[in-house]
Amino acid sequence: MSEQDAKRDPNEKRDSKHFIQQAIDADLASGRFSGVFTRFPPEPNGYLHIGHAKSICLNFGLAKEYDGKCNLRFDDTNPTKEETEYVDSIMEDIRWLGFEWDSLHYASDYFEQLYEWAEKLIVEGDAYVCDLTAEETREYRGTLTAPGKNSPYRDRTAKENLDLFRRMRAGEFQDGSRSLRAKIDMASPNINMRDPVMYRILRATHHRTGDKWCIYPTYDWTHGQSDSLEQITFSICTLEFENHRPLYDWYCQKLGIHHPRQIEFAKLKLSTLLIGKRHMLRMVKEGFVKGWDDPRMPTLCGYRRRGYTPESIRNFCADAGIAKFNSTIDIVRLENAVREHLNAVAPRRMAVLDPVKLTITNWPEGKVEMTDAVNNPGDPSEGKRKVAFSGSLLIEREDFREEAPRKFFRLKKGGAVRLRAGYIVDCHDVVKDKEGNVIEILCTYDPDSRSGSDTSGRKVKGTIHWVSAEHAVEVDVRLYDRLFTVENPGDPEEGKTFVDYLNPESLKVVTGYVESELGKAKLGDRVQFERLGYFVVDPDSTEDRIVFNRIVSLRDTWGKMEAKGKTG
RNA sequence: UGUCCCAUAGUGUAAUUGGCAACACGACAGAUUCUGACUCUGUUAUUUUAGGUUCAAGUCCUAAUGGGACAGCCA
Repeated sequence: MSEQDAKRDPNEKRDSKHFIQQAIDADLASGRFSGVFTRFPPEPNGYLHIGHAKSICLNFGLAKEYDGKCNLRFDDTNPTKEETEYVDSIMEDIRWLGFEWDSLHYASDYFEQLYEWAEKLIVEGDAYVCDLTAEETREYRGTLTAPGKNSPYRDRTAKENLDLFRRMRAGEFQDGSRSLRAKIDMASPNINMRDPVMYRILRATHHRTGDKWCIYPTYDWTHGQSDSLEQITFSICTLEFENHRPLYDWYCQKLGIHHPRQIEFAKLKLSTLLIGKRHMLRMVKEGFVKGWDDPRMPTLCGYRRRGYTPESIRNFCADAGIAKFNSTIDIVRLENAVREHLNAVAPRRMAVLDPVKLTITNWPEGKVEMTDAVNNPGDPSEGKRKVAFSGSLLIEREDFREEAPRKFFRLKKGGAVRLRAGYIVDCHDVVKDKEGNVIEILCTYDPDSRSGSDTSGRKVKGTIHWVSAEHAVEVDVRLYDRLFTVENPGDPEEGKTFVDYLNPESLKVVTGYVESELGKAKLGDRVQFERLGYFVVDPDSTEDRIVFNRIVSLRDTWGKMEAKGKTG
C-alpha cells in the first residue's frame, strides 16, 4: 500500500484544470466576476443527445464545483421550429442525467425587454430598419474575401427608424419585407459584424407567446442579452460561436448592461455516431430505428432505454475532457464507461441465449439441487443466491465443440468443463439430428466437484454458464449493436450516404432462457448475464414475458483471438 | 484571395504556467481467475515543420504546413 502511494505521489496533480476553469480562476482572482453563474441554453427543437450531455455536465458541473448557479434557459426565438413537446423531454433528460437547474427561463420571456433595448439602439443610432429582402441582404453582405456594401437604408434617421420599427411590431408589413439591423461595419472581415439582423418579420405562432409577436429577435440579439438579464457570468458555448463573440460583446457594450464572458469549447464528436439533427430525424422518419428513444439512438432517451446509467455518461464526459481541439472520441470509451459502472453495480445472473441441451447421464432421476451463486464477485456484500441445478441443462451452443483448437477452454467431446456455481462435467458423447447438428450433449458430473465445496481437487481450464431446462424462464432478448459499421458515417464516400453504412445486425431478437431468479426482474433492472454482457428490462415487457435489452457486451478476448486465428 | 481558432503516443486529455513529457482508453505481451469478465504487470513519443528568444522551449515570438469555423431574416 505504501508502495502504491509512493508511486502515485508524483502524479498527484489530479487537480489539473482545463482552460475554462483556468479562465474562471483568472476572472475570479482579478475581480472581473465574483462568482460562477452558468446556463444550459438548448433550443427546444429536438431531443437531447450525447453531445448535449457534455455541455450539460460542463455547465452544471462548473456551477457545482465553484459553488455557483446554473440556469436552464430555452432559446426559443424561432417559433417555426420549436415545440413544447421538446421542452418537456429536455427537462426530463437533464434530470435523468442527475442535474437540477437553479431557475428555469425562456428567451421568449425577454421579448419585451429585448424590444425596448432595440429601440434604445435605434435612438442612439446603432440600429436601423432595412427594407432589403433576404436575398438582397445576402448580396450586400459581400463574401468571405470581399467586403460588403452599405444598405441604401442604412442612413435613415432615428425618428424614421423608430417609426418603422414600431410599425413592424404592429404588423403593418409583410413577412420578410423588412428587418432591424445593427449598424456596425459592412467592411468588417468578420461577417457577423456586417450589420447583422436583429429582428425579422415572421408571422408564426410561438409555443409560449402565441400570436403576440410578428417580429422575432435573432439568436445573436437574444442570447447575450438573456445571459445578461440572468446575471450569467460565464456563457459557455461551442466553437462555432467563436466568430460571434465580437458581436456578443458589442451588444453588451452598446447597451451598457452586465457583460458575461463567452467562452467556447469543442463539441463532442464520437466515432460511429451520427448526432446531427437532420441525420437523426431521417433515421426516425424513415424507420431505420423505432423512434427517438430507440436503444440504438445517440439520444439521451435512447441511452436511457438502452440501459446506460447517468453515472456512466457523466464519467465519460469527464473522461473526455474539455478543449478547443475538434477531436473524435472513440466510441469504445463510452462503452467502457458503461461497463466500468455496471461491473460495479450490476448483479450477476445466468442466461442462455443460443441453447443446446446438456444431459447429465449419471444425475439421479428427477433430482434438483439448489446451489449457491455469487451475486457479484467484486463485492462480497452483494451476497449469494440459490440456483436450481438438475440433470437437464441448457448451455450456450458456442460453448461446445466436437473438435476444438488447443486454446478452446470450453466444453469439447472427451473434455471437461466447470459449470459455474455447479459441478464439473465430462462430455462423453453427443446426439445429432439428420443434418449432423449437435442437438444434445451427454455428460457425467463429478459429485465431488460442487462449487463452494469442491473436494475433487480437479482443475479445469474453463467455466461456462448454464440454466436448468425445466426451471429456466423464457424471455425476449434484444441484442443491440452499433447502428453504423464505419468510424464516420457522416462522411460517406462518393455516391453513398450514411444509410449505406447502417449495420444490418444492429438489432437481433432472440428467445433467451434465464435463471428463475430473473422471472422477478422489474422494469429498469440492470444485470450482468454472466459471460455475455449487461442487460436491462425494457418497457415493452409484459406481465408474462420480460424483454431484455443488451446494454453492452462484456469484453470478448476469445472472440478477438478467434477473429485473428490465434486459437492455437 | 479575408477573419478567427486549433495542432502533444493509435485515440482523448495533462504537464506545478519557461525546468526530467504524464494519465486514461485501445493495441500488443504476460500474470491471475469457478465469468476468456474484473484485477495486476510490462511495451507503445525526435511534442507538425523551419527559424528565433533563453543557461533552459511542448510552453514565448515569427513564418510555413495541416485541420476547423464563418457569406440564414437558423441556433
